[in-house]
Amino acid sequence: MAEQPRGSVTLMDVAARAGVSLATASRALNGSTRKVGDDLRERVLAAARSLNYAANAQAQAMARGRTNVVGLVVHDIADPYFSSIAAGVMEAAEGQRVLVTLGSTLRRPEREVDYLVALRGQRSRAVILAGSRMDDSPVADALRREIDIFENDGGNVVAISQKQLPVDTVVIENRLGARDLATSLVGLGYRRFGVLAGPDAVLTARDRVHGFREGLGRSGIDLDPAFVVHGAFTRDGGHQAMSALLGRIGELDCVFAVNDVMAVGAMVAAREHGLEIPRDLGLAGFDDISTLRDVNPALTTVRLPLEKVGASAFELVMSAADRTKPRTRRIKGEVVLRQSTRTTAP
Amino acid sequence: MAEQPRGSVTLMDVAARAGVSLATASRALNGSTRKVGDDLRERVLAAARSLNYAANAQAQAMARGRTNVVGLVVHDIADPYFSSIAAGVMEAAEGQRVLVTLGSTLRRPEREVDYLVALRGQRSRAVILAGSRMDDSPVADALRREIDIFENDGGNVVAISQKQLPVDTVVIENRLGARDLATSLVGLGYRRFGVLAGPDAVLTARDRVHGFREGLGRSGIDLDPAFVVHGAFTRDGGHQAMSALLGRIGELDCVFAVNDVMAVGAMVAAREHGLEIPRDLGLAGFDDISTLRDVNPALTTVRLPLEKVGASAFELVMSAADRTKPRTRRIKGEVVLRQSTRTTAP
DNA sequence: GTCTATCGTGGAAGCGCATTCCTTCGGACG
DNA sequence: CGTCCGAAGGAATGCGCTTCCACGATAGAC
Repeated sequence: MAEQPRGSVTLMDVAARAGVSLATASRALNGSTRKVGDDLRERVLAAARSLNYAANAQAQAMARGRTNVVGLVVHDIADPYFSSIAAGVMEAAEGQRVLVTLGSTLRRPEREVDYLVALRGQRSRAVILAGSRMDDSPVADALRREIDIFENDGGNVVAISQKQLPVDTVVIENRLGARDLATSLVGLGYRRFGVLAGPDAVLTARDRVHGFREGLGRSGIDLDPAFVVHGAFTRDGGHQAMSALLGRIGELDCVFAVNDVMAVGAMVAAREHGLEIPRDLGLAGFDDISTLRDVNPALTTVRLPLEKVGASAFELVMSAADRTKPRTRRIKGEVVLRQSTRTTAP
Repeated sequence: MAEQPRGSVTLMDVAARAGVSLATASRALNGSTRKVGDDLRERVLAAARSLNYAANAQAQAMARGRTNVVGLVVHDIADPYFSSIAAGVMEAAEGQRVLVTLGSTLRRPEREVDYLVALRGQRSRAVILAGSRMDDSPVADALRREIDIFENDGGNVVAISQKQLPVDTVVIENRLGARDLATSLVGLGYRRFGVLAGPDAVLTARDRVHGFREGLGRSGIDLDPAFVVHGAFTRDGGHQAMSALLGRIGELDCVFAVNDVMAVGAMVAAREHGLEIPRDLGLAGFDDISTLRDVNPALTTVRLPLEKVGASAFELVMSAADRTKPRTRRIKGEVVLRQSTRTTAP
């Protein structure tokens, strides 16, 4: 039966056991342009199996000059937004003989550059950069520079939701989604809006605010800047931003939080303040995070097919890129009206 | 300034530019036992910088005979349980010059074996296996066998929450936690319990049911098997299981779902059925998933420090293992009483 | 019958690096 | 002033694999 050699089994061991040359063993195991006689191939495969041979991927990478590693860099893998994207990437990678290396920057943009360097060291064939870029210039410049180098080394780079990078991009239509949401909310009869915006430096957050304002504008409604409160892109950020708004809540009939996580924080803050949603106030989020679908009242939001975003990014990154003109894949959100907004005009 | 060479820069390029030998360049960049004169070192570092040199990790791995890759295999990265663990791992890995390769098995145990083989091919120095083992024998045997081979190759393996594997393990005290929860619930005055159990093959689920039954037993309460309903370990599984129980819900005053996700599904099912929680029925979960903390009413549950679980696993896997006797790190949960159970006896 | 394609196989080079073994040089000591 | 020793630099080897090239054999063309 299978033996248990100490240390790794090499191709030489397999070749020796099969009584063939290194070249033949290699060809038999990995198939190549050259054919190998059936008998020899069988012998090699049998030898490999009985020795539990697993080709040294490092050595293969060296010899071939390319790897089967793809990097995925997210802000925070614990955030359902990113973990959903990651799931999409993993699913798309399935069966492609590709290994995904994960980077989690904990929202520190400079870590992104570090990961890019590390992945270049790994000679990753591609990298997916998920997460909205902060427009912090020095870091952004460093990132752009490192992306350049990475691409020069022959790697593909795909960004998710950040049009300002000169690479293939999966664009999430934040602006459009927010605009549609605004239109829908106005359609429900809401008129006086507050917005819980994320950090101003996060482009995704900014786009959603812009889109929302645009949508309102089309209906002839002005968004009073005094009712736009910034906060962290998190549950607690939403809670705090909502709390800040609570003093003048009487002047509002609906609040839009730029993502679901913030919306949930806001919902709690509202409840703590004795407000009942949607009776006293409408509330809407963005993303349609599945884990959050069962909060009560259910959140009106914009559904984003995040797994599809991840899958698209993966496909993009695995297909040959034409550096001269970055490709773009647009992914739209869809307004989902639920109980956190009333269903008819009052 | 920095130039942009086409293709990868090699150590030879750096050495040439610095006017030193390969050996010196290597020693200057990676520091070794041998010293390098200050002037030469400076020259080498400058050359590396100006060429944007990033050492080829594959080549280093070959030459050194070891890599800095660690594998993390989870059931489903989109599941907050696993993404929290992953976050813990990533955080612990931070600054350790280690790259984490992610595997997501989509709950197909045989994929776990595949990942293990792939990671062995990468010569990963270690692998973390997160997720409860199904006790599906043929697959379990294959896994055990592959783990053996992996360890024979010199890799460390750490399992999370599955005592039955002969490797270092981070044990989550599911049984104990469930027991404590049962005790607490009885303390609140509940007497007639139903359980939404997960798939019987998932050990984590099974342990929690056992523990819960034990806890009840200590209070002299019997858990009627008729009130233990099995379902998928998901939100929908919880919804279905709860629905199945609804027919005889009058005989119950509290339901324990073996994880939070199921509990949330159950909550929705109960609500749909016109039940108000906790007035008509108490409900408790397990895990204390942070994304789920704001459901209404807030879930009584057992808090698990999942990030710490991930971090512990990483520490374990990075420290030398003594194969003769697997180490164990136990992590306890803590009962958290919230609004989904009433606060006093009726 | 010889001469040229074709195919299966083996030999060997080389991927980029760490590291061992030599060589050289300078200084300290007798 | 000669010898010895340590320290610093360089040449060369090998990690495990792919692949180019060479070679012998077989088959087809003339």
